Amino acid sequence: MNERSENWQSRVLAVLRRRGREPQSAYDILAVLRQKHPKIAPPTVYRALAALTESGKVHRIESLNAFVACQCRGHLQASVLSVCKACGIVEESLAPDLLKALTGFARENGFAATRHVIELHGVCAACDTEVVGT
Amino acid sequence: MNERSENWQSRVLAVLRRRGREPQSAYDILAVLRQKHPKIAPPTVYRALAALTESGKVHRIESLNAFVACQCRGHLQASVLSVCKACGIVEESLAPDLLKALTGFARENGFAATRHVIELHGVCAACDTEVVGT
DNA sequence: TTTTCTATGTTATGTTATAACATTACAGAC
DNA sequence: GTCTGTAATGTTATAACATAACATAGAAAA
Repeated sequence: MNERSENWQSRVLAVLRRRGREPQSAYDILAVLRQKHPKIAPPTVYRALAALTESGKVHRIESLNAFVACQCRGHLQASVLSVCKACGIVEESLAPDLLKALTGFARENGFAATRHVIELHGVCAACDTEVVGT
Repeated sequence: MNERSENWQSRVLAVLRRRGREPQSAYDILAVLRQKHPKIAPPTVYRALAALTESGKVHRIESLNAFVACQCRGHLQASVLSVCKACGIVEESLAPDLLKALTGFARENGFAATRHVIELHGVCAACDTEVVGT
């Protein structure tokens, strides 16, 4: 018996959505899925993640080797991912102007960009006020 | 006997400089160093890389899990790293205005950025003309 | 001299990711 | 119906990347 009829993409997406903005590694997801599907192997998860990333429903955070569900249910435009080093949460924001500026900047050097990785590490609003309030 | 008097940072840096703008993984570097120092282990390389990255002499490319020597011999400002998917070469460019804009943008959402990861994937000038010329 | 500090050595293992090939389910041709 | 092509998934194994934890050695401070 195999789980052919199951849709791994939607299962993986569901796991990520449940976790909200807290990034999950592929193996975190694997562990969750194994509760119900003990035999699932890494490639299955990676394949689902690749497809979801491709379609913009999930973002990969390169500097964490982890994944978050897109907060706005999927878009193909690159977003700015802000990682709070206090709480670990990832904030996703669209900045089309910045993106354009960045692409244009590269273009000046003759570089034709097709994929943008923009990740910030710092402290989010919530954690910042917490510290200030202390 | 150990290599106490040797400076691993400078050895690692030398390897990266020899490779120019072609990114090297930590294990690539390890392999090179092992030609002369067969007993060197991964932590040694990673420690050197951490220090070099810290001081801006080397940049880590998060989306490749690889490293390049800084083309301008070290700076602490974040740079834009453009990765050519045809030839693999990484172009490094400083864009203080963009950096400021990005930081300001995040600031509007209450996010205080302390580290910037900006990586572009695409085709460099050289490879682009090659294709066009073909 | 003894202590203390830091870089490095060493071992082992943890974590992330993919290659390579087998199998299955389904669609369409015949 | 069964054959055949295909794309998704299963399965095994391993590659590739990274660090924890503790040992040791040498330099500098006390």
